[in-house]
Amino acid sequence: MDFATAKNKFLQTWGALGSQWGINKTMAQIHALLMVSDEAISMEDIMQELQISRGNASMNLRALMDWGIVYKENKPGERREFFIAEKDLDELATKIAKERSKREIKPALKMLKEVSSIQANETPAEKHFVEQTKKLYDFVGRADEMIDKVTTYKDNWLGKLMIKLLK
Amino acid sequence: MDFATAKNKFLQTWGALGSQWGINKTMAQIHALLMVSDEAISMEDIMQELQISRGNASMNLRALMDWGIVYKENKPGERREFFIAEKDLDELATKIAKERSKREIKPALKMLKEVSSIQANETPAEKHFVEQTKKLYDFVGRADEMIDKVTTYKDNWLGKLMIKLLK
DNA sequence: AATATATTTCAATTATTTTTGAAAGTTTGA
DNA sequence: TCAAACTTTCAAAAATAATTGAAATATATT
Repeated sequence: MDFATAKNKFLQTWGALGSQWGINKTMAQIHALLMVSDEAISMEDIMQELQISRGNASMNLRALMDWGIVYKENKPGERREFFIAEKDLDELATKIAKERSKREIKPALKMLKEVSSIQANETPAEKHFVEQTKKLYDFVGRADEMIDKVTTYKDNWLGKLMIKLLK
Repeated sequence: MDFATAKNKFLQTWGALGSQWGINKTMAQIHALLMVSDEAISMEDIMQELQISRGNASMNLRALMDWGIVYKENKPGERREFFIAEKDLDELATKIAKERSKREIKPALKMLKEVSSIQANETPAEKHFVEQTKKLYDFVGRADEMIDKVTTYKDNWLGKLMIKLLK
């Protein structure tokens, strides 16, 4: 397999994988492209390489920067902007985990707390509902705490965690 | 908040959450409904409660059974089928993790192995591509191993893991 | 200040995914 | 074997999400 084919395969597969996890294809692909690029890339080049429109590129680059996993880089003497990706994978995973926690898990916890706090009268259906949503609240809460714990380790938390698990 | 409102809020929020993680709304909602139900439910009742069509209910119930997190239950003397959800949350998380590993992570690893194995000639771009995809392969591989390790613990792995992390 | 270059915004379009509903299929029991 | 009860399938429709492209906005240069 040659370089062009391999790169293309990587970009395609990563885009599809993103979709399966609720991340839009282009966003995943731009990130993937920046990840495997040895230098900062201009918007023009991103559009070119992924065959996407200016608007699409602009919007998804903003989204990636909002996630904190892509940065602007200004080249001296260059008018236009260049982009680079966070390339440290521990850092990347940490940021994604934190954002997903903030955007999705925290609100879910809030809801679970609310609905599990209803005044349950005696019907078995209501009792079971409260019981289950409480359990869910505990479980999700613990999972979220774990994310927090693990991602404040900073350096190579995944490796360190693996070692702990082996003991 | 009364029971009906709480239940509805739970079903709605859970459905939306599912979407954000690449699981279709109805599938997430059916699962949520079964999770908080104290008894097995018929397809008719699911359609009724979630206001969905027969086809939709049938297809998503099959998908949930394929994931191994919903089962059929036959009531004696009843012609139609009833459904129940896996209610143990450790078991649920384990099954979801295993399925996602099998369906998504393993294929991604296969691709990463392929594309990182190209004969890299001397251009910095190619060298960097190989380097990054190799790192990605290692990282994803370790994450996948961790999932495997953690989910074979069986009982209350999340709690046990939390304890380990605190030490 | 005027012009050129670059980026963002967003209504309209296009693509994708989900849902419907009716026909076909299956199972049970009379 | 027939018919009633129930489930699955799948082409068409609807809903949702992503993308385009051109006008508006912003920024730098002369």
